[in-house]
Amino acid sequence: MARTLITSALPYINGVKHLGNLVGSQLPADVYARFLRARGHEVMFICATDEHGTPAELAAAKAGEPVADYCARMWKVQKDLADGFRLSFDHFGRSSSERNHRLTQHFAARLHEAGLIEEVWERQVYSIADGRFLPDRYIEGTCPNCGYERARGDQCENCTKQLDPTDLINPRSAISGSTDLEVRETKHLYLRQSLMRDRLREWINSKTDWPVLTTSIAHKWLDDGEGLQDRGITRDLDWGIPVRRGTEPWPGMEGKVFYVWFDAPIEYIAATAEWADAHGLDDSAWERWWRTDRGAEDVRYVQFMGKDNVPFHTLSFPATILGSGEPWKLVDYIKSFNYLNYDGGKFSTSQGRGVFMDQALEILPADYWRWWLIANVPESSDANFTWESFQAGVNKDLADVLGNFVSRVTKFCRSRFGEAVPEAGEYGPEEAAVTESLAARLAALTAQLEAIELRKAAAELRGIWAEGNEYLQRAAPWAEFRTDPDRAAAVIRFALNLMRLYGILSRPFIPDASDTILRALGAGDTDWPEDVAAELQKLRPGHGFTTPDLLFAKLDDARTAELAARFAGG
RNA sequence: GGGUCCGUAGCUCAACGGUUAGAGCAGAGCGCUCAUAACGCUUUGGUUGGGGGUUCGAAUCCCUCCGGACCUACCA
Repeated sequence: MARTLITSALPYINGVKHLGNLVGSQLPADVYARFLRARGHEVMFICATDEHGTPAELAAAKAGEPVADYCARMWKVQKDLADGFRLSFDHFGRSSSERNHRLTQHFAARLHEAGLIEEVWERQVYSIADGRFLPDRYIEGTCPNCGYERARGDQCENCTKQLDPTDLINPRSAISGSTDLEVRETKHLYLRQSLMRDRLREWINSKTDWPVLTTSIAHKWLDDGEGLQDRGITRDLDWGIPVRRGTEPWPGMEGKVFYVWFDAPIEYIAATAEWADAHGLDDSAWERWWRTDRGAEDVRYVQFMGKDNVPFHTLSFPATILGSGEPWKLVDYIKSFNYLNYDGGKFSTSQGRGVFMDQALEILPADYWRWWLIANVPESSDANFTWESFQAGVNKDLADVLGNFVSRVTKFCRSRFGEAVPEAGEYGPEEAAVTESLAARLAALTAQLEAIELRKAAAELRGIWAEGNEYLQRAAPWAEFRTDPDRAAAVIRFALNLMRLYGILSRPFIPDASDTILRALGAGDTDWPEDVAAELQKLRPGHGFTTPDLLFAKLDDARTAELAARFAGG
């Protein structure tokens, strides 16, 4: 049995994520995971919250909570929202877990033993009022190039010039506004990625099937300027994974923690260990997914992420894995996404612009969002959410095409034959033609899902739904019923079987509606079909069903306009 | 500044260098009456951003210009 390990980029702990975050990794990963499970693959689908770093500390302070409490609370919020969207993670972990502490410290020790860690004294801006070192972007001041007064220490938003914090005129803390800053010496660990440049390049070059978006970013980092740069992997923060060499102290690094971008990807592994712990399994249960010396050599590992995450997943994390000298699983395929915009602009947390996951579920159930988001997933370029587009997608695709098909078939059957699959009549040429057409469409859908071409897959699925309505129009059971009831019975038997097929094929996209359909039909088998002809015989004559309520409600114009106004922000 | 991607019908998007550039939505007409005023059929709509080049053949490859988006290593 094929085995696939799937990880979604980790959502940062700092607040509820918006639809752009959802569609950029977690949701497409879920569709893929559900598809592979239906095909009979053994799947391990992992996600977690990314909890460390300055923004988490600041968000906790703003909320007036200890950072550990804040993260625990926000993890629960994000977990509940993930459940609400039916994200079928095998485990939703936390990068602050004990498992991740141990593994991160273990990797650091291995890298140190391999000579890939360098201790570097550097000078960083310290804010006395805030009692912390300030990351570059948390220092504000006047841009020396254009005079913009709110330039950040890493870059001026106004003239887009890259800056060094010491370039700023009248620097101040972006956190407190304090100008009581000083430059202090502090020692940090650097991962000597530059030593692994050739190994990384060789590895990237072997990935000929990766999207250009992915490999071009990797090559840019490998070869731009002086080539791949070493990278600091520690920070002067309180909240994080203490710097240790495995279980031993790291002399001179007391009070420091690992940088989130070092520990976050390791959480993919640690979360799988957390999964094993949660199920009372021993280490071999998770190691068979991650250790090629312990059973993972036949695992295919697929990562999902937004394009901003690509450098870390193509270079830093692989450098950690390769540098450890241990047989950990490297990623086999990276599926990266562009951004989803909101009505022509960016989603904005600070401006309350766009739709956030909690708000979305208050408006409509998960399936509505899942469908539109996957049908419009930003695969080849940035995509744009508008309420008009969302309304059209929901009303036409879900309500009119799929929902109405289910409704007309079940209601016609109930009124003419009762709530059981009609027994009379035989399938004829009309049914044979539809079966043949659907076999081709199923092959296309399957291929697109295997290739993780989700936009095309959604369009194909919609075509499969529409075929049911086309068939009914041609077969016209309502007309046949008057002259040849047996023929009408055969048509409805076929249509009910189509409905069952739709329930199975739609399952990765709209799992709740799929459940409703299959439960109404008393059909429990959700295996991805191979043989359409056989599949359309599965509901046998006499098999009882119940007529479901409306599968999808429509979004009317007034409601759409109201929502658009409510979420305009500003 | 450097890099990547994109520009195709009113809108959102397709199209291994190879028939007449296709779908969905929107628009128009017709049909059906089982169904959520739903469904089906037909149909209007294109100088593929502009210009030049390579080729028997270009939306696709090259050059250039215009326009848009993103990345650029201490936000994550």
